[in-house]
Amino acid sequence: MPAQPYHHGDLKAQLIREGLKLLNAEGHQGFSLRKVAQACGVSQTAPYRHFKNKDDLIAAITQQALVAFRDQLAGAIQQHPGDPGAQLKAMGAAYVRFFAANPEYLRLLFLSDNTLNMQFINEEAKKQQVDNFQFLETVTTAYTNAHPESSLSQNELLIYSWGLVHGIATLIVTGEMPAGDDMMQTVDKILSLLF
Amino acid sequence: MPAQPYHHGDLKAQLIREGLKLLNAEGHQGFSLRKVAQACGVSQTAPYRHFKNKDDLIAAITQQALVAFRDQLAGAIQQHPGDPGAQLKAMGAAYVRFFAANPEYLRLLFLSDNTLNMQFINEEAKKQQVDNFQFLETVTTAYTNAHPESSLSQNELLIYSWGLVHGIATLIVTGEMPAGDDMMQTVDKILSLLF
DNA sequence: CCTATATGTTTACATTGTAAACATAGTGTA
DNA sequence: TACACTATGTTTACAATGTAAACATATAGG
Repeated sequence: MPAQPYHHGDLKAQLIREGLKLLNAEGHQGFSLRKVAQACGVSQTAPYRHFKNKDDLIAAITQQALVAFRDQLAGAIQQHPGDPGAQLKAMGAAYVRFFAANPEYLRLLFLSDNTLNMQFINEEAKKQQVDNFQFLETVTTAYTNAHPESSLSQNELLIYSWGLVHGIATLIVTGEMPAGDDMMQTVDKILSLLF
Repeated sequence: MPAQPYHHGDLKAQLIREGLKLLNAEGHQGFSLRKVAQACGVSQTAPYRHFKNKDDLIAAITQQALVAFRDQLAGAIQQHPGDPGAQLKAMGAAYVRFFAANPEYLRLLFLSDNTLNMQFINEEAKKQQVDNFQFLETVTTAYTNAHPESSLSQNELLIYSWGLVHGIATLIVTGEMPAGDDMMQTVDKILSLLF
């Protein structure tokens, strides 16, 4: 089972790369299978040998985003073993920074008509999504156990912390909030006060 | 200048109504000018007498959403004159409830490729957007003045409160968080603890 | 009444998604 | 080695869509 197939060499991977490029360049509006194919130098229907349809290609790009995002969150958690407060803060900071640096990833993971694309997401990608959610569940549970005096339950804390960083990230990506260093420091400060 | 023009009677308004219906029914994917025209019982190109193009129609629908949203926020503020803490809380609750009840409105205002559609948004709609932001600025400023002991500046409070409710609303609309009464009570509780 | 203009239709064409038929190049097997 | 199978890519075709252009018509206002 060779990784580099016959004719083109590595069309499947290149389709994903060029597809992400095109999404970043032109957004969902300007995205088309034919443009991606042309960017790869193949015929218009060549992508159908590797993906069922357009949404299937987008789902593959989405999976790349999921992997990168999960690694980012996992890295933040590992930096503060045994300290759920620091983990929550680091996760939140990583969350905002990751999507501020990769706006198209946030669109892919959360903002697109992804109920449609998600149908084509494969099992491995679904697992990564579950991973991401369980990171948050684990850390908020640990935090709640370590802070029995808190007025928020574990579930409330989860909604609170996720909502906060997700909202800021989304508002940055959609241009409602600025994205610079000042914003990142503000995020750090807010998270420091909370956890 | 009659409100009900010649042939059809009221095509422009009906296009907007049917357009919103179609967006709710099929999302951005399934939305097409021709379907909207058909739903109104007119020819495929009739919409071009009232809108420059597809994005222009979507912008008109977006404006409806902006008006409804602004009214919602204004209502929340008016219920608690002179009490910026209660105003912030009421605004936050209204924010989440409004978009939970009208998911397509959140997509229109914040999630779509709206950098494109916004180009067609008319001046009045832009003013409504500015209104919405100024509501938040005014209330957070009043709150900061009333609570000089707060560790957050006005700008930090704005980011904090907006981010929080926007994130929760977005996660509800995209299906990452449930939407029921329990969630609304959790939102109320979190906001009560904060302001 | 009559003409200008607002409104609607018909026709046409480019772009896109995608199915079907065809072509070809590696792979494994007799 | 020769041959057939299958993975990969191309050509062709068609339906849906956005939208421009030419045409038709109904209403308003002089």
